[in-house]
Amino acid sequence: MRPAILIHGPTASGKTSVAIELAKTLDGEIINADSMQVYRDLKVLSARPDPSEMQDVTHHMFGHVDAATRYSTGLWLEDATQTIADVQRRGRLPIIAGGTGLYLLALTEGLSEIPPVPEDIRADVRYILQDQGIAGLYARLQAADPAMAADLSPNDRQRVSRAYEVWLATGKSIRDFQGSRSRPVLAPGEWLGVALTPPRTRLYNRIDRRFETMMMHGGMEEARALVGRGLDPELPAMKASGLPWLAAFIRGEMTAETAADHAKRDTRRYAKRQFTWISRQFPFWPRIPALSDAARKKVIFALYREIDPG
RNA sequence: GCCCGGGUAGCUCAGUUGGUAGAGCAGCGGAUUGAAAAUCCGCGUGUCGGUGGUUCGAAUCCGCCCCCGGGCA
Repeated sequence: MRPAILIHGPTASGKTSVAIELAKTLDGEIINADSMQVYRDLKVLSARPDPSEMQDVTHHMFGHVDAATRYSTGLWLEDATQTIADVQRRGRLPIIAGGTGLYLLALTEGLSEIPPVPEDIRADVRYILQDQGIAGLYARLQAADPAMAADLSPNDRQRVSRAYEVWLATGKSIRDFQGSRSRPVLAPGEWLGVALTPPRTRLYNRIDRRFETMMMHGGMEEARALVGRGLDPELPAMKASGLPWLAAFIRGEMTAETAADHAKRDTRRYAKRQFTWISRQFPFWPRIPALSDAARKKVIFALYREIDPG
């Protein structure tokens, strides 16, 4: 079986077009590894590939989730596992592309096997957080699971919430689960990972320009439609870069220009965190600083032939 | 050409009676196990326009020069 290809890189680095180029010549199909491009309601704002740019290449897991769903790394891994198996069964090459480093890490290193936390418990924890603030929630975690609490920042709403809900659901510390990981879906030797790493200044410029393009191609209308659904602003889909600012503009709380500036800034910061992720979490993935699709494709082909001469 | 005002961090600016400078924003570094485009932790990054002088000591005072606004001609 041919090794799968994993393409990572910061937002706006051009993962989509590289993936399509590779898929065309390697007889591949593209699987999404981006936490926002999964949402049906976010097409323009997540820069999801348009059918016109897909060039007859099969794409999986794009826009297949409703914005009201609390999608997660675990759900993504389930979907991806099944999709990869399906693509391989048909003798085609899985090309997994996306900016969500945690998803790719889960795929190649496995995830701890933690039982699903019932939705009513998750809702309870969200309520405690809202009602008593992070200090109140953290105090409860300290009482329940002092060792884990000590490892977390008392301000880290997300991890404190997660640790507490796992404790409530299982009666055990999340640390007990995190000591081991499931067998990875893609074992060493079964995949090639590459990271697109364009010069940062170029990328930041591209991010700024891309936001303007989104606005010209229905980005604001998309935001309006999503805001119009009246969903919980704490849902993952509602936290897409820039969306909270566009929502504030729609509610009349700020000018379009301010909203745009903040949206671009948030996206630049996100790209910066992705650079950090690549350098610290994927230290051995080959870097591809080249900017043109042709040059990138050439480099990736050369790397691929090293592990799969056929 | 003359008269004002201003040149300090990437940007906007603060800087007491001279003691080699600090805020906001931007940015940078880091963490990352089912919300990850999330969440959290940390960091001033500087020929104070240039040059000469006064002084133990100059972003602060003086001379000359350069640049940017505004006004008068």
